[in-house]
Amino acid sequence: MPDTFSGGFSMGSEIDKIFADVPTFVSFPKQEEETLSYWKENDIFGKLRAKNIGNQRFIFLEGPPTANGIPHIGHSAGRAIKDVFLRYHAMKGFEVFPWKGGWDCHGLPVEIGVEKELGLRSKKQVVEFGVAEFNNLCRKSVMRYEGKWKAMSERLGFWIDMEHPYVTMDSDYIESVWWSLKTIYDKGLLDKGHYIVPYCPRCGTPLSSHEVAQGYKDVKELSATLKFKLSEYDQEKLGPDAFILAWTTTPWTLPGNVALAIGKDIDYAIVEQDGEKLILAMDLVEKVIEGEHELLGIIKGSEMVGWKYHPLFDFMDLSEEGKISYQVVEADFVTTAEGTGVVHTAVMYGEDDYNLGMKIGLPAKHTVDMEGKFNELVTEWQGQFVKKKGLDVNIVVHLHENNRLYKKENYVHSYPYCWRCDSPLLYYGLDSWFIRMSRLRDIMVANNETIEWKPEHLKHGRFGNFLDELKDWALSRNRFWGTPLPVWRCDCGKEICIGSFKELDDMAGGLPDDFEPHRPWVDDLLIPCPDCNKAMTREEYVIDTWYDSGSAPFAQFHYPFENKELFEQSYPADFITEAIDQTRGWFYTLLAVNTAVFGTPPYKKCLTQGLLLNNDGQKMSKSKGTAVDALETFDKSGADATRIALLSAPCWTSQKFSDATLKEAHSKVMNTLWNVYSFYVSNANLDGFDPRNLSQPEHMLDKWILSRLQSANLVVQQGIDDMELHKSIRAIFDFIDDLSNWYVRRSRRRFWSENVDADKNSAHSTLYRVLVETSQMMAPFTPYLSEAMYQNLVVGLGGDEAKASVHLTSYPEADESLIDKDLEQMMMLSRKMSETGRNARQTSGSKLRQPLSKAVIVLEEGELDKSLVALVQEELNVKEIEFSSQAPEFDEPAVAEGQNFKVYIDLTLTPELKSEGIARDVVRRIQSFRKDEDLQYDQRIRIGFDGDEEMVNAIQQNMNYISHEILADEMAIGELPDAAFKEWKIDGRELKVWLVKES
RNA sequence: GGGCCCAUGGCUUAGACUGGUUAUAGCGCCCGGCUGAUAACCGGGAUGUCGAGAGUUCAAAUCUCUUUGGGCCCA
Repeated sequence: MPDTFSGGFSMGSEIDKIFADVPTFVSFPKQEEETLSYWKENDIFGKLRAKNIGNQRFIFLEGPPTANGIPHIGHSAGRAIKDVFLRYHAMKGFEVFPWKGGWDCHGLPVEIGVEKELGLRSKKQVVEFGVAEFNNLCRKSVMRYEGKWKAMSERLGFWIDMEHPYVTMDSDYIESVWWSLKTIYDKGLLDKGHYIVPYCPRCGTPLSSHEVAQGYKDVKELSATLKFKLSEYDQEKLGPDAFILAWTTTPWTLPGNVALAIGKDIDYAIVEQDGEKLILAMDLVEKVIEGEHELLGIIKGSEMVGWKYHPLFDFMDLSEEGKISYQVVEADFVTTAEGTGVVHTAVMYGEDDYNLGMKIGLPAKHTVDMEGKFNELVTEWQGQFVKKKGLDVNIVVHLHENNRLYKKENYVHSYPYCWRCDSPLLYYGLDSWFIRMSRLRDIMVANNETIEWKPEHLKHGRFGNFLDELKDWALSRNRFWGTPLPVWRCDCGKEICIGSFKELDDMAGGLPDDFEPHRPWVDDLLIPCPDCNKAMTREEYVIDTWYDSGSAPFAQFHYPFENKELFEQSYPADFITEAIDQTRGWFYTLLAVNTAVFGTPPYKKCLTQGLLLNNDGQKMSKSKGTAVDALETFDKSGADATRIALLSAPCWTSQKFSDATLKEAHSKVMNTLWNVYSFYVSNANLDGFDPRNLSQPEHMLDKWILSRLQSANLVVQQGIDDMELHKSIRAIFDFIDDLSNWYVRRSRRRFWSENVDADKNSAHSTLYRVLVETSQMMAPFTPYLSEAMYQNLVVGLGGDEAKASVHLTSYPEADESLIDKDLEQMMMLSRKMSETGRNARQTSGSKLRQPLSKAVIVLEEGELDKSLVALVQEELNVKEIEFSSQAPEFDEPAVAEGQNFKVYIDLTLTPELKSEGIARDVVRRIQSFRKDEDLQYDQRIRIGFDGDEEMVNAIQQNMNYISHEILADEMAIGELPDAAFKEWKIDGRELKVWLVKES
């Protein structure tokens, strides 16, 4: 494969050529590397940004990835989509703003990575190791793969400022976050309470609902139906040995049991079995009770309220002075949907349980410590992790031995696990800071209404549903590496939320010069209590890292401390796009933070991307080795082809990234366009065509392809505006197909005609315009290919008009005066007629290379324009085409039917036609002979020939035609000295050819 | 258990909102053709109960309901 192309930026060695030579085959990856260097050396991105300053803005907000994970091709997909929108709007003259990247730096993933490296296994060990050093290591490790991200983005052709990104761990960023928290605090929306939260005992911290959502897994666990022995109850009705049945899937919560909740209107059955009386919901008797039993009666839930029972375990008793315990209580959340219609209540380990406990005064004691182990109250299993494998069995066995177990079963349900460290989560009662999002529900819903979602169903579907059931945001994390919660408290109850470093400086009586707002340094700052003058200490929490990224619209500008105007001009964002997993991630936190702070929605349009699957339809995962490496793909197939492959299906569906789509992008777009381009350049160079003097389109084909280009342009732009890039790509596909397989195919001879005439000029001018405009139209999609073409076709010519890069030009607007829909229709019809005619010839066994005398097209009304008729005539290789309303009377007709027409071809062969057919066979053989000999297109030759009589006669009769086609100066019968030689059998006839290059 | 999305030849898919000729196109397969721009291209062919069932209608891939399977999200 020749591979000498230098990116198209040099004029080539021969000075008289207008364009640099373009080889038919090119290594796109290599050429892209050269283009990339050109962009860098000439700071094209910088020039583009400078060009549009002051114009109307297109506000784009980049969702910050964490740089401590390795990027794969799925991440490239998102970036390719962003790049199309940004390059497009820049070409349209918008000032894309702020057009910079961002990094999400804080949070558990970083901490866990560092813990692993250090071999630390718990929070306690981190404290022993030292928080200062630990956080230093976090800071260092978080940007671990920044280089890989930059390399991937750059090679993809993603233009975004990655040298000045916003960084969520920067002090300025943190100060803005503090300001926003204080704003929310002052609105009374941020406060501390005791709540049941999903809690990771390994990480020692609660998780927010959107984090929990990431980690549900289906697991098979032990569920148990328990017998609670009644102590004070209606003895007359039930007699001795009476039990209430209750069911649980979490045996570890049983030591915390302090009440049984029933529904007051539910009917409960009294069942006798083996001499014991069992109580459970009437509706569930069939499902729960096994073996022989007798129904003794029915009792309303309300009659049972106040009954007392023995603690489940004899080694513990959680009763407390002044509190209700071990009693049957009434609750409205009890149903008979599953279990026994009686809910085992452990105050500290369930939201309903906790609320009920607070309402009626149940003892609220932990039986599990912060590391998820049973504490000293649970003597039997003290110190054991509650989700330890087998512990549930031990508990159940113990209950069985004490006649407290009715039955046990395996139960499959989904259970949440920590999305980062994979520990099972516990619902756990904890002091936590919350943002009262539930109070903002209405305004959140209203703000969502203003957002244009793609696909639309997310608005009222997945995202809207989430808002309808909006929960408070558990914001605090009992961790180390994060934005510290800026709240200081005093023993006397005084509480201060700090909203800026200056405020802290004032209150704490001075900050160190190199103030570092992270832990542990910020913890050292004490504030004298304004009420009692004691030292106030900071609440030792950091905040959910998702809050950081949700603050990006203002914190990236260090608002309101700096750039006030800049922020105000840049809010809300016109457009954001990320993958669907951000629905309850960044899309939510952006809306939540900004609604809480400003009351307004932070983005106008939101394009949601689906998952990218690998060739086998599997989710890409680095750890499982199912991820496709981005840089490898670019090296192999080129970034442009990859971009097209990634953009060619609707981006919100989960799509497979396969070699097949990549191959198609390469052969249908890249290669095809490249060859049209190469064809054009070689012909223009041969003819010395100067594109600085373009002529107007004369030929129908020229008018047609210009019309097609404008029509395609409209569709491409509409696709971008509608956030449906696959429709743009499809329009580009179709256009390139028309350009290559019809326009060039049918125009070839016009480019080869020997005289430089008006028609040839029209063809050259048209193809030149089309190629330049196509490179611009495609520039947001295939930035490299477009650049290579534009450099050679325009920049290489010099002159004032030329810009340094296709990306600095204005996006071509469709010239609707060039659109001729009738012509496009007629061209389509002529192609259909050609197809049908070929079909007719084929089914009759007539080779297309054999010229025939006449075809008749029977059409109900109208006929084709003359120049289009000529196209069909050439395609069908007939001497004449006639339009008629009736079928002709041919001796040997070939017939085929189109949609509303019929094509008849006369197959009668005259000796002249036959001889011409042989001549065409000869031309075809000699042309491929030339090709085999690697001759230049314009290399002239001499030919010697021989063969049987019919062959020699045919060649002599068509000598002019043949020698013209094959560029022969001389043709004679007989061998030539020092010649290349070939011979063929053509339909039983012999042909021998000697070929010599003219010097 | 709840919500949303999806199901069309061997594979990937268009069409569905707005019901109406023979259900789109690509990859692959078979036969044939064309070719001095193309790793292409063109013509023909085989492979479809449009996941299943019911309903609305003169007419359903399309609308409605039920159901099966898959994906994602929630609890």
